Amino acid sequence: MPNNDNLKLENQLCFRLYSLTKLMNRHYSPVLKQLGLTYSQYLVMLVLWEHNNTRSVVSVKHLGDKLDLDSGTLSPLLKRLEKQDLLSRVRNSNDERSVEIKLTQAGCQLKAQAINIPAQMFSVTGMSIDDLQGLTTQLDTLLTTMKTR
Amino acid sequence: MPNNDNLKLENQLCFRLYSLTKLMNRHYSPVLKQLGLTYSQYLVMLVLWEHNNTRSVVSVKHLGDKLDLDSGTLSPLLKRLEKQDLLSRVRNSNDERSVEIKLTQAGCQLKAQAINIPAQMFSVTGMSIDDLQGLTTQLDTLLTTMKTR
DNA sequence: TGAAATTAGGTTGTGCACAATTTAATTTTT
DNA sequence: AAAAATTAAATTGTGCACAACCTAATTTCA
Repeated sequence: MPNNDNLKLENQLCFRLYSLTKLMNRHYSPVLKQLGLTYSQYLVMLVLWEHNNTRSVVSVKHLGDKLDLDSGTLSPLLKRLEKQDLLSRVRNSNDERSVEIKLTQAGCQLKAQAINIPAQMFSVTGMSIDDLQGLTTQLDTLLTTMKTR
Repeated sequence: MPNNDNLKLENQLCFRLYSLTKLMNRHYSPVLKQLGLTYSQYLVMLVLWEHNNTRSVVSVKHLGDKLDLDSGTLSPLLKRLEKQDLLSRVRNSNDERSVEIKLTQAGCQLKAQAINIPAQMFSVTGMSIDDLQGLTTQLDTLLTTMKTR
């Protein structure tokens, strides 16, 4: 039988995730503002920084796969980062459909300024390493399940 | 000492929350589309439905407090719902600064169509009631901590 | 009481997120 | 090889989310 209480805001997992994501963003924003980045731009930079140098190249497609974002989101975002001279966008000569993203010197160097952000944000959670690990595992399970339904 | 791995996407709690929230939204969207609602509009309707009748009244302020949204988000959102004839916006005659939101008949009746959504979404998570309860508790703790820092 | 501070809501501008569509390049199939 | 299908990006349009700012109403208090 349908239960009326199910529709209460307090009983919704999704509302907690929604609220937490907004709250997380509010903690990141002032910190990232010092680097001139938004949270989404920071995520893109994280992927690029994993390749760690100005020679490596990552396609827009790869970024979209990693971050689960489509070109409608990434195209304008990458143009903004290009305008800030953090990266360049060059069409792949082997496959003209693909656009390759490469960090500039400035984009590469920005990593040094971001190095302490994860620890700083972790401290905001007030969690222990073990609790964090536990929560991470649960969220990964949930992500996997929800991706396949 | 700063650890390079901290900047890896896979090690970030925030990225999991961010991804889960988007994924959650993608599961809600097609279901809510049948009611003509977005997820944010659904949240507003949840609050209004808790008051459960066309006589009760909820201020924009109260909605903002409940959902942690400011007038820059709520004002246009409420206008869209008003245009759909789900609610009305009337300035409070006792305090002209305040705007009171009241469900219309249609807005009230829409609740019946939403009654099964929570159970439907719960099934998408693939979780047990106990796991859900456990996760909910952890997220509430995290929300409380992060709100006070 | 009258000035100052606070409060509620609205407006404007920026940046996602994503659906839907378009274009061009590449791959597959016949 | 030509037609059909697929793929990668870009573009357009809608709807948040929020900062910054504005207006008007109310409250506080000197």
